[in-house]
Amino acid sequence: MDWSIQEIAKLAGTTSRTLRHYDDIGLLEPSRVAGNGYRHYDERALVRLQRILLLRELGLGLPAIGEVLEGDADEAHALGAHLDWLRQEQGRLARQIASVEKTIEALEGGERLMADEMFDGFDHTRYKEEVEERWGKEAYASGDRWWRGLGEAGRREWKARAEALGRDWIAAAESGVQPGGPEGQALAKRHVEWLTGIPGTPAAAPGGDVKAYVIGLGEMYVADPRFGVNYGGPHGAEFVRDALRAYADREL
Amino acid sequence: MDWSIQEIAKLAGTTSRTLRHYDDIGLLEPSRVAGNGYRHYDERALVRLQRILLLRELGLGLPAIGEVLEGDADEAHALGAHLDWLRQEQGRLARQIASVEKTIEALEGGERLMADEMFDGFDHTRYKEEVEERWGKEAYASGDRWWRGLGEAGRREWKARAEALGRDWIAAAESGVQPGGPEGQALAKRHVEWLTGIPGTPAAAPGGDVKAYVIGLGEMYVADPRFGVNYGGPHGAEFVRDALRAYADREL
DNA sequence: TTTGACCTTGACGTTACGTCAAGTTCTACG
DNA sequence: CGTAGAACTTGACGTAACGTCAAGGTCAAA
Repeated sequence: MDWSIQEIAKLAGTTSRTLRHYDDIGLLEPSRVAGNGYRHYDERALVRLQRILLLRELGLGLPAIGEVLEGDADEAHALGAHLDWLRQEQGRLARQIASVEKTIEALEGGERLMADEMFDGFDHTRYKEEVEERWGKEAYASGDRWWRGLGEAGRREWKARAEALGRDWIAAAESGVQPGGPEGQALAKRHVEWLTGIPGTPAAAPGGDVKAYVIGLGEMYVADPRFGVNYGGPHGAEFVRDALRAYADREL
Repeated sequence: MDWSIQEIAKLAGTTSRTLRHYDDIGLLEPSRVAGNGYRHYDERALVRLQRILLLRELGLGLPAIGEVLEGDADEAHALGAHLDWLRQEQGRLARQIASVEKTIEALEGGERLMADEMFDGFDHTRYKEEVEERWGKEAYASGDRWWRGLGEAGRREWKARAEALGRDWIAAAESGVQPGGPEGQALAKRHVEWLTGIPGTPAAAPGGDVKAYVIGLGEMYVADPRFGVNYGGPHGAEFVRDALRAYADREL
């Protein structure tokens, strides 16, 4: 078999430009170059190309792919190293998302970024930390007393409500409706009302930042797999997050 | 005040090269250029630079930053759009991580990717589709797929591990031992190991930001009553938080 | 022989600068 | 006053992996 550059590109699902590039950098040379300069490829080249594209889809860089294919590097080892990098990137993104959300909240709260008066000697990283500390510290003051005060029956009932909510969330997520639609919003309302009954949470604080708290909760549901389990898997958690965010934006 | 390019670079925590670049693209011009061509900056320029660097830290591109600073774009809106993109990226990374993990598992199970022998003789296009089915992005297109990919048994086992952990946490919290003691620390270790097996969570990053993530998780357990229920009430959540913090401080 | 499809080799653009390179200017010191 | 060294300047290349023209050669069918 002997394919032209376009033929093999179509076979492998890529472009001829990519193949020329791989030739340029020595990653994949044509099996034969005709007198007129045309590139031709055979089955061996196709197999190699398939492996290249597979590894590339996994996010490996072309030099790394080259090493693997030349046998200089162990495939599993290369992928493992790549995995570390992917995870680091994910962590970085998660932190950026948190920062951006907090910044947007601050902006919506009327604060301006970097007011001109505070410029000299002002350190942004401290600003970030300040915002971050607001979560954990205030969150919990008298919750334990409230919980004990519920009594055995009260605790059971509260748990039952939580479970009912969870079931309804799962049903809604699986039914394919939109988080922003009436079903999702009704659930979000129930969810917030349920939360608001608890002293010690920011949601219950009079004048507290309910909106920010609710939105933050949604992010938590997605970030932590423990929630995903309760909401029927990652998709369920995303549904809850989106519904809560829509509700917070509209009603809070 | 009138700073040289190096002085203002140090003040803002960047480099003179960056400042020249911002000048080149018109993002930040010096307040004054002396007869000898030297750039000089005043307070207004410093404030603008601070805002540029802040927005840049949030991941905005320089053109977008320019629009925000010129008033052509709303700050919150720009950040909101950026947030969407960050979330997409996170999803993409999560899927890649899942794919790479699956691939490594397959490799360790003795399967070779695209073994050369299996190719000769039959239709390559069919072969390619098969490969894509097995390893391609479609196979694990979302975090949801990961969940479903566990299978019924896998999901049950997963839940069982979560519940067992919860029971042991409750028992430990009620027994009155210290979160920093051996029982608490052993549980924290189990907890982290359990989390580390989950693709898509920052906790899965080895050596990266595991520590910050684990500590953050602990705060979440306390902040959200939904967790409190699973851990036997607010006191249980506090116990988990303290144990995780101690563990993170010591071991991570 | 013409036409149109396919092929070739450059070369620039993409992001946000880092990193030389070569030349000019300022400051301090003997 | 001469000079060394620090600071400044303007280019210009490199980065990852090609996409996208541009200009021109080749081939098969009509």
